[in-house]
Amino acid sequence: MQSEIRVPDKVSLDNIESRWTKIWEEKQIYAFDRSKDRKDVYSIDTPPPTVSGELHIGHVFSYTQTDIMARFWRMQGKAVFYPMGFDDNGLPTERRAQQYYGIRCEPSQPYEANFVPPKIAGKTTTQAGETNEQKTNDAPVICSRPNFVELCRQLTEEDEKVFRDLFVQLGVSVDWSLLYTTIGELAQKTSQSAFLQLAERGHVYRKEAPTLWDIDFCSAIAQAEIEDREIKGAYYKLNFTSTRDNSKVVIATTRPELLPACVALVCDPEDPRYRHLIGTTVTTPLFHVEVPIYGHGLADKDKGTGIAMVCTFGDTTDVIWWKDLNLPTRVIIDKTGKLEKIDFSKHDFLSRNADVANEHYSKLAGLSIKSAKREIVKILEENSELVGEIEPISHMVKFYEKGENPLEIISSNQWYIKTLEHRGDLIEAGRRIQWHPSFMRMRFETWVEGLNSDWNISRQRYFGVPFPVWYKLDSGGNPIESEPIFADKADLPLDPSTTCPPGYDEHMRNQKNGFIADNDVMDTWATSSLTPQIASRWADDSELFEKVFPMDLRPQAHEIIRTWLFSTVVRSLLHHDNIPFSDTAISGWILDKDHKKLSKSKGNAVVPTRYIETYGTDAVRYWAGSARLGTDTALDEQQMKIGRRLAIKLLNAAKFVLGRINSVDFQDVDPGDAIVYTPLDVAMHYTLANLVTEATRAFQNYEYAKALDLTEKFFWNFCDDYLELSKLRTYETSSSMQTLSAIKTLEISLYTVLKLFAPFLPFTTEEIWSWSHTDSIHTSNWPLAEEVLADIDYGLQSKSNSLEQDDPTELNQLVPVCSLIMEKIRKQKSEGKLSMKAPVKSVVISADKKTIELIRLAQSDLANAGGVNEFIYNEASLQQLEIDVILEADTI
RNA sequence: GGGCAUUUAGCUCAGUUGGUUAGAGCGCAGCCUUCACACGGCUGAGGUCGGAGGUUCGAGUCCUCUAGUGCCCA
Repeated sequence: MQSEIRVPDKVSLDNIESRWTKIWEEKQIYAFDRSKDRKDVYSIDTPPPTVSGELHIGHVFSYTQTDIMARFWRMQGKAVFYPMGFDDNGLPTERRAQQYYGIRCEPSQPYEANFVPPKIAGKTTTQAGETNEQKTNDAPVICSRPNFVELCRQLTEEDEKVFRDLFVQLGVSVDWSLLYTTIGELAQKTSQSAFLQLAERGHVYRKEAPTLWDIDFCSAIAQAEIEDREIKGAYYKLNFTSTRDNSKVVIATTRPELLPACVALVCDPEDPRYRHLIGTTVTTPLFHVEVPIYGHGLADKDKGTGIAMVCTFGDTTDVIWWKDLNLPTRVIIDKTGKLEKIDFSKHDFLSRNADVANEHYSKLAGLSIKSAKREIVKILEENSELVGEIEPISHMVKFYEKGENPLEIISSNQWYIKTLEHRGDLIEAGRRIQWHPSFMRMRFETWVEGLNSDWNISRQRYFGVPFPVWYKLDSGGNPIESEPIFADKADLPLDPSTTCPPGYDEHMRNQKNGFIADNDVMDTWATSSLTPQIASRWADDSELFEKVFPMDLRPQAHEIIRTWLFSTVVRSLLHHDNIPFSDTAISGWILDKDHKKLSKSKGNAVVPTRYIETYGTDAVRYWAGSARLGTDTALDEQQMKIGRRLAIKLLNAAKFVLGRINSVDFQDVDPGDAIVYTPLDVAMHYTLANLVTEATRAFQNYEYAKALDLTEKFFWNFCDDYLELSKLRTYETSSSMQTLSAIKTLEISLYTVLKLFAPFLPFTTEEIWSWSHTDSIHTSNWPLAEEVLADIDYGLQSKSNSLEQDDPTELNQLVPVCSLIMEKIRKQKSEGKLSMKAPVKSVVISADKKTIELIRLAQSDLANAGGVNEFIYNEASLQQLEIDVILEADTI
């Protein structure tokens, strides 16, 4: 809504962030309008940031990019569904709470109503709960699971405030009423009911199987959370003894501590060195357990000595051998990574010399894996069972991405979502999604093709969404895992440790013939994979769900394609037989000046608010908006300075233009009359319309950085040339048609450019817009090329000019030609070390007839802007335009 | 080991379907205190596009090989 123009005397970027965020909040301009039809909705599946993590400049970068697109679609007239979520469930929060409060969770402990943690933010607390500066290194205090969860929730609330403040300060145009958290009730209800639906449909199963296991977190880990790390290790060569002829068989292993868990040896069936041993047995050194030798294609004859020991379980290959060869299970490592007690005189571990075996093993039982390795090497050496030198190597070992010790493989009961059998459908779904940039789809496909196990979704942790499941206990009090009791959907969300299964009483809990709760929680990705369903309230608002699902856009970083994007596609496929979003925008990373990834551990991470405070939000947004999707970008303060300069330039140009509009009275003119008719002004409109077309197309193709670049180039040329060319005309008598034409052109150019910049520089553009409008620029309409051209009446001029035709496209060279002439004039003055005001005696132009005619159309503006006395034209059939500028000073 | 991406001025990056003397900003140098802008403006000097070969009338832009860098997967 246009209003009286009021331009401040002194324009400034100071404090515009706080002023406008407040007004936007009050006026609710980013509120989602659910009355719109589906086709008029643009929905965004915002990534919920991990709030227990560090606030990172990367957040600023990628969330700004999404916001830029959101603002574009809003101005396109879409009802933008733009929620924010906070990912607070899971391990990162647990870890942070442990450190922050100095606690450790022990599920067997009872709840303590007035529990005061020993620390708050690392400082010790008094009995009254006040903090004390004195630091302590005391061991963590043990607390119950409900106390632990309570403290985790308290902490995430504080963390979320910090994140929210940053996003508000950044001008991210989310509708905060749509906020969800991954530990919140809605997320729990959605995750649990989705789990039950998968169970109904047979897409999940529970199974005891060897699972990748983190010994520090005491939890199973999924394939997607694993990374390979190269670590130093060594080959130890061990002597096995043939039971046939007492000959020695030497195997090489990196894990001698697993020798007690050895169940077989394997070699390449074609290997002439060992082929004859297949089918025979050997005894293990120290423990004298008899194990068979098998041939198997996966045995690598070039690795070590070419024959390997199979242990349950040393690595994933062991699992394959164990499965393929139907080997027995000898478990020696417990869930915390310590060696269990074992008796070599009994069943599984039966030794030919149990006393000796037990004596050796007594030195190992109870040790950690690392200590056990040192110890067993010592014993092997003492008993001369270590052959040759220890050969140091470095090799790839699987780690939990957040873990510090190599993963072990431990057999346990877990819930799995079937993914392997859907591989083809998943790839097909990936192809139905539009990827920006498109090559990122490859990451998804290689990941799906490389899947080797179903998705393990249960974690032996505390702060997460519980499974809505119990198990019957048999007469011996043992859980019957094969017969889970599922909760009633109407009762969700629930915690099975405090809620009874249907048909049971609380007193039957943990009793023989009673029931026991499933104590695990869901993998955090099992919840995050449902962000489209959570945000759109699939669980309780089907009308909203229909309106926003599948989402239009999933923005995210590329390193979580295999986790978040993949798992979201899995869930959407299994629950809705559909893709979860039509487009995905993959943002790049922030790198430091040396092109290293920014991270806290490398010490090069930076607090983002510092940049916002130094350069202003719009300047920081400008930096983020200049980076294309999928491209890693250097953290460049210089780029922010440029953004700030652009914002200031906009303020000043606007101040001038609005000042000129104020100086004339458009009431004198019939609004129905087209008043843009001067050739230069008409040409300017065509250039502007072209900009609108190209910038819009770029936005539609998710190339916002290109739109910014185009707009910025236009704006700078507009200021350098058109503003100067038309300036004198705008100072002429107010009712002159020529003056009105120029001012109208300035006005349309300004408002158009403002709108094109609005997604990038929401604060600056809103500030300027408010000088002449009562509504927000962010809810105004995106400019249309036709609209830009609507006020033109070129016929008015063409009747009196010398161009033969009325065709205004003849003019499309006028703006660049004028720019060229202005440039030459400025150059001449600059080289003559003169002020830009210095008069020019003459400008001599040699060109073809048509170009000369074109230039004549803008001659008076050129004369005005350049201070030119006369133009001299030399008509020639030149390929190129030649311009000579002769200064008054030259003649002296 | 397989794959994806990237390599353009000192730096950070644009270069659309191959087409006239390769663009921008920063930095650097010089000039200008101009009535929108000194939290500024203008002007200028810098690249032959990682390397080699090929297709073509014509390639930074397509093809092959090769080197460096980053990432994904095994």
